[in-house]
Amino acid sequence: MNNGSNPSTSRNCFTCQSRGKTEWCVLSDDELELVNVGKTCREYLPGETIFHAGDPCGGVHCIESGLIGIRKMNSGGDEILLRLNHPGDTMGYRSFLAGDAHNNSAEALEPSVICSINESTVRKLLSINPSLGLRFLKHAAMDLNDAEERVLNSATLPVRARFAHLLLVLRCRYGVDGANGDLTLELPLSRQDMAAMIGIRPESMSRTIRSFEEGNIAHFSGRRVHIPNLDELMDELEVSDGL
Amino acid sequence: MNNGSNPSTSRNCFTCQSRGKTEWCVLSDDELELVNVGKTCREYLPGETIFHAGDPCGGVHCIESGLIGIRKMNSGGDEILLRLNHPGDTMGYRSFLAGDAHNNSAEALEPSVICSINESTVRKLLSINPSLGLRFLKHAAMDLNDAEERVLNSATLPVRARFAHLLLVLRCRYGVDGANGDLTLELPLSRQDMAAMIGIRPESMSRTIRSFEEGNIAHFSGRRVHIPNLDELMDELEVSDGL
DNA sequence: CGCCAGGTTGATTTCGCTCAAGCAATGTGG
DNA sequence: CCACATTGCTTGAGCGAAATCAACCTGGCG
Repeated sequence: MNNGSNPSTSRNCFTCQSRGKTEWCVLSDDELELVNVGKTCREYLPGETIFHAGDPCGGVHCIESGLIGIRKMNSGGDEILLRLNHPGDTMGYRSFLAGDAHNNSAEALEPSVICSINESTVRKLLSINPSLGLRFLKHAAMDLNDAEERVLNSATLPVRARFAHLLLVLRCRYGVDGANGDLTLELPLSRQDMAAMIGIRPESMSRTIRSFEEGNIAHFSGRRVHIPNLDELMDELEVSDGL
Repeated sequence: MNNGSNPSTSRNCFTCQSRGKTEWCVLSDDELELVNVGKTCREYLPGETIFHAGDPCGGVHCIESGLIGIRKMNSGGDEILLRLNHPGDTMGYRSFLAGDAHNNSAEALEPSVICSINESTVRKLLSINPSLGLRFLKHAAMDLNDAEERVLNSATLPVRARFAHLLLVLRCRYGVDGANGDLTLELPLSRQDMAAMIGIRPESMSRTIRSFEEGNIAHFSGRRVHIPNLDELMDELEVSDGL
């Protein structure tokens, strides 16, 4: 279980490649040194859990590298994938600030290095550098936008549109635009996880993929996707409504 | 259109009955005076719009009294009701902080008095009193929790469970618990708006209500609801799954 | 009075789920 | 190295919940 662990000393915030992208970039050198000594780091293999829903929230977690999926489960055991978190993202700040236990669980989807910053360090930083709080506020505002968008989409859009939407979101980070309006992307997710992202069953995911193949909208081979005409994918976004 | 407007001078933050419940309660008297002079107030009648999605966001809006519905529409014209906002709630802070136009629209559901605080005043306050930002952060964190919960629920729960959930949420503010585990509530929403809250069509709302009537779970007459046995309503929350 | 918006009801359709089976790739233990 | 389980994915058949389409009813209001 602990085979992936790594001594904390091997990671340094000052040389962290993700530093520029984090909320922590507003910190002075002195403040960053606080983070540096107050953190512990660990590597997680795909499938390993960083925290579970219900776990006490003893600080925040910063992703140095890898890919993390944030999952949420209801009382019936159904699970969805709320979002993906990438290097530079800080996880668990919301539960931390609310003083709650974790509401969601976080699982490594790729080999990942996570730095955990303990509670007292974060509290101290928030009090001495107010702009850190504002950065988190901005981040929360963006997450909230996303979440509201998804409430709307999952309530009003059919599966095809939601899937097209997902592909277009993944495009930003995992897509390579071709010369003639085509697009290639290398999915970071399994089929089941894509299904969990748009709130459907794996079987429905399969069928939707097949339907996209048959409509010549996208071609899937393993985790590689080729979209011959981006416009046609865009057409799937809106439910055709004769207005 | 302007028949509900009221001179700004008639409203005073220091005597505002909602003051204790707002994010602004962390302000000193001097700071509150800034709000007092930097705000304009107006009364809105039911159906009137405070702001539309896409409108430039020139500050934040604080509810002194009444009830506001936050709506979001997709490109196909389908609309959902994201949440209700009550006296003391501040609206539009998210778009304000992100520097975006409004993402959602806000509509009065009851006669309401809204105080609008202009951009420069809010910026000044955020810079001189960091705890104001933290209050907003906490609020955003709670909204985010709600939104994520709703993503999960609308993806995994059937309509009956979502409606039961809605009734239980409304219970906090509009319900009166009876002596024998029963409950009476006075809905603040029309049927259509309840439908919009759980992302279904009005027809489905009607049928769900009738089904609750037939199952003796709740009795509806106009906007008054009587729930004879709260436990039976609770049973609807979870999808019965033989685990 | 006639109009209209909100609400209810019925008939029908459709989309996505459930249940079940099968298949390919991978791993494991004898 | 083979026999066997496991896991992720796909496919098919049938079902059921909610949407759609259409009609109608009600109360409020010009």
